[in-house]
Amino acid sequence: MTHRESCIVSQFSHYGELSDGDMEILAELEKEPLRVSAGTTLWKEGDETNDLYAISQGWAISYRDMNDGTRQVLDVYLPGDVIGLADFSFACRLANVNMLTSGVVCRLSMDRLSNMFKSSSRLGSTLLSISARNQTLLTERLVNLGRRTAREKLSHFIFEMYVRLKRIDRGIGNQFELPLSQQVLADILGLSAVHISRTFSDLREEGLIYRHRNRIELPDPERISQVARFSANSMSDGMRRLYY
Amino acid sequence: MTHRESCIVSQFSHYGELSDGDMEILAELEKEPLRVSAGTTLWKEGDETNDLYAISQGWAISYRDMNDGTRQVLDVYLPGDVIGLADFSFACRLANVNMLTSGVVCRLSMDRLSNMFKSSSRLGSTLLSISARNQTLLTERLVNLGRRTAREKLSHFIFEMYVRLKRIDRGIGNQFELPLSQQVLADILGLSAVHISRTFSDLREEGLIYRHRNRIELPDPERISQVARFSANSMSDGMRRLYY
DNA sequence: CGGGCGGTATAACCTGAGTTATGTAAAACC
DNA sequence: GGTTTTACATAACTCAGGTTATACCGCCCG
Repeated sequence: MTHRESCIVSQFSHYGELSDGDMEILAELEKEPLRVSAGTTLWKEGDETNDLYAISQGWAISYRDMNDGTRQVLDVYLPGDVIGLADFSFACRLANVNMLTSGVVCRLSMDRLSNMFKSSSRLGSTLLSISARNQTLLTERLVNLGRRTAREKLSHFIFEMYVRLKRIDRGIGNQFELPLSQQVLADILGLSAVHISRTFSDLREEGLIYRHRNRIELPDPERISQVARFSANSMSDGMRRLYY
Repeated sequence: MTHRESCIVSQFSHYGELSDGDMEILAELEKEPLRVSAGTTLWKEGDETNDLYAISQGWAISYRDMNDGTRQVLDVYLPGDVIGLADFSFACRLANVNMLTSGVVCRLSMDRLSNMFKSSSRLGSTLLSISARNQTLLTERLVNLGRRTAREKLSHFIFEMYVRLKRIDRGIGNQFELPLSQQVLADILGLSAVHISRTFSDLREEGLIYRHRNRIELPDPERISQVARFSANSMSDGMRRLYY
């Protein structure tokens, strides 16, 4: 596997130029890719924290089980994303992480990660950038949960996915695969699965979002971003850089 | 000002031992403290990102104004907290930051921050730890917004503040100053100010939380953490380390 | 000393989303 | 090919929390 193909390298490159030395270090950190099937648990809440994963193919989610039987999904991971940075300073995991689809992940041990800081300040600050970006995505999600209606929440989330997918694959048109059941969407958005269904029905009738099985079609992306009050529209270049 | 008194040094020390050299660097980064009055805007959404602040005395919040006139508070900052890490990888600010009370802050320029990465890998990884911790606090807030009732949201937040204050001042008993109006609390929790008032009334009648002006009294902290379904109770050591 | 003002309380009414229940259709299993 | 399972749709009913309105209290300021 050459540097060019490495999922970690390509993720890191989003945040600025890397030297050949940096790429070397990254490629070395990355053990051989690991094939995982749908439903695989990468780790559970309470497990010891001793690695990160970079996800090369497939989708994953992190979530917390509530003591009343419900759960809250904290994050959705797409190809290219780094999983587990949030646990960096803790001895054990604070959330579960499951694969939603089959896929390929790369393990990155904590030991070697801290060596990385010693070898290259550039890589260290890139890691901080990635962490800062995660935080900003979370913040967006926070606004979404706090101050929006179900209609806005759902269309905002769908649109976020659309934009994030486009970021890693410029080629997608206004259709894409979204391997999330209505129950998972409910657990992401803090709604009930029933209400997700209702809301999809409404959005379909208005011609905003079509969904068949896991396939999503957005006939008019621009209009959805308005319905969703998507920030990057109305906002600063800073916000734009979050997604593009 | 010696190292011992520096607000940045004490914040960083929470995450592990620092060498004398590290402390030297931190102390140097920190220009003279800046006195700010209540209501001061540290920065606005869209401003250029060229520094961080460490807050040495007083309270601050970051928030985003929604286009429908409401706003969502993203974060509450107490003495010892670092403000602005979330913008690290962006050219401009993604949120407003205001002082809620008068206070003292220390400016830390971005230029010197990146030099810091070069000088000490220890400091770099500490910064990542701080960012990871912020992310985890956000995640808690996300769960709070997504899957809890107003009663739980409010008592959870009050209890979080209690625990965070205790972390920086072991001395506080079960009373403390909380300089947040009911409107601000509403903007934090995604509720209406009216409903915050109602909920406080309920909690008062049950003898869980007393509030007079900005003074909060928790007659039985343990019981509140149960009502609030506070995670660090039922959970892992990892979670505990978030607050203690 | 009186008037304005920001913060808070309480009540009446309304609505968005949860809950429960039932039906259906497509996958998956044997 | 039939049965079981899983995902989704739709309806009826409930309730938490929003909205609007009005009143109170302490405070600053002239």
